[in-house]
Amino acid sequence: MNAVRTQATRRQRAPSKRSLETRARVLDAAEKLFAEHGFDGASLRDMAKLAGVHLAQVNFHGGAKEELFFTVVARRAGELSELRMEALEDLKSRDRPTVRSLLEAFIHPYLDRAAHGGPQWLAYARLIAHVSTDIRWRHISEACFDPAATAFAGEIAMLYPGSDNRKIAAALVFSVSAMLSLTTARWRIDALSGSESDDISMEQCLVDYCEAGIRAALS
Amino acid sequence: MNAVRTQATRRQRAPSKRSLETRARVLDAAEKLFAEHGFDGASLRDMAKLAGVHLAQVNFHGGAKEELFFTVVARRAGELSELRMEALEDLKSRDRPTVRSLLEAFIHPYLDRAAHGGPQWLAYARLIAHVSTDIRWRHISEACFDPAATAFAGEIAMLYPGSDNRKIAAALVFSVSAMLSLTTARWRIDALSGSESDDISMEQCLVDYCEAGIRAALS
DNA sequence: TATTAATTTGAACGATCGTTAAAAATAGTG
DNA sequence: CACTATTTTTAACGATCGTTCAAATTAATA
Repeated sequence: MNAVRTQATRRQRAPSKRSLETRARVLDAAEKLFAEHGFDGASLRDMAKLAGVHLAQVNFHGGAKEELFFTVVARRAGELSELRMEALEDLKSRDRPTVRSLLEAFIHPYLDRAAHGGPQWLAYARLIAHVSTDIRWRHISEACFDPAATAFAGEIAMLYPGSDNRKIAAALVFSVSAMLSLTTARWRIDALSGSESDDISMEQCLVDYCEAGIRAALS
Repeated sequence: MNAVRTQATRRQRAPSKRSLETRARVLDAAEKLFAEHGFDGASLRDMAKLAGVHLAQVNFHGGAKEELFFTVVARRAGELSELRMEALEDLKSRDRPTVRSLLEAFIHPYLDRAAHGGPQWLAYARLIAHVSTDIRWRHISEACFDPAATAFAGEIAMLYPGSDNRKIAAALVFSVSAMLSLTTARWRIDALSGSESDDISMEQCLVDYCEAGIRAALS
């Protein structure tokens, strides 16, 4: 019997505690290696070794490699999306959103988890960058990240009525790319400046940058 | 005898015309497949097939896979860097550079080649995105792209004396990421806006965005 | 506790990978 | 033309890849 159950075969017994643990370990290992080496560069055997399980367990709990990749991305996407939407509802309940407050609601959950959410969240942050860059994972982006992005785009559109939808989408994608670069190209910033940067001032700098960029692109 | 000549063995005869042609075909094929599938996802056998040569020719003309990757990236990097530096010298000879004119000098050669330089340049544009994103190719970035980036960072620093080097570097990396997203995440912009965008207005939008972002980050 | 679904183990499959080596063919040079 | 450096062809190496399957083990449930 396969744990992934691509068919509509219902399970007749609850999964054992040990099974859930090994499944979590497999997904954690996959998350780390997919993030570090990309889809093609990460091998199922290395995942099994890192998780401390046998090779066949990776297929058993994750299905085929592409299924496993989707599962890993989707696992935390829900939580991240909820954090963003909560922050959005929060600021909408207080007063009228601004470009800056919208940006903070979108960016902070991501960068905060990447910086202080532990190594798994940092790995996941890098993983998102892979998904957002590669057109091969377009369907994953559409399923996991576009809903929240569309919501924020709608809020921005309300602040700039009559503005071009394409410009809004472009400015948002530019901002997301800049945000992702903080987890994938931080080494480049440090190399170009010749010194090390700290997380807080970089997030501040990013929001300053994106806020002004969006306002300029839409006016 | 190996064409790559990692040793200091001098060649005693000029390379034949046919040899130069096959070498170019191999590099073109490698460029295309590295750009589409990344380093790990592209196979030497597919390159040989696409180039219409035998497998061993890929190794003969390109050396080991990592050497081939570097060769492919470096081949056009010189030309791109020259275009950028020429544009920079050009505008410095006319009048005092502005953030906007500096951005245009940096961005236009890239986007113009990507849009109108033929399929090979479009592939190369995507390839640069891989290199800039993956820390694995840090040495290639440093060798091929950082010199020009450093020059532009210096020009920006002259416009904002006393500003934090780390902020300049960050704002520049953000801008590069946004620029690269136009070739790697164009599908995402179209998907979010629900319509197709044209190159010219997107470049305009990008420069508007980056200019305001840089000014805001440094003030 | 007895039953059996769920999970783990162990082994192997075929395919593809990057790389290498030795012939065969080509073409530059005296 | 004769010589030989260069390039092309052909074949194979060992390693690793994703995937599958049957037997052995574990543990949820009646």
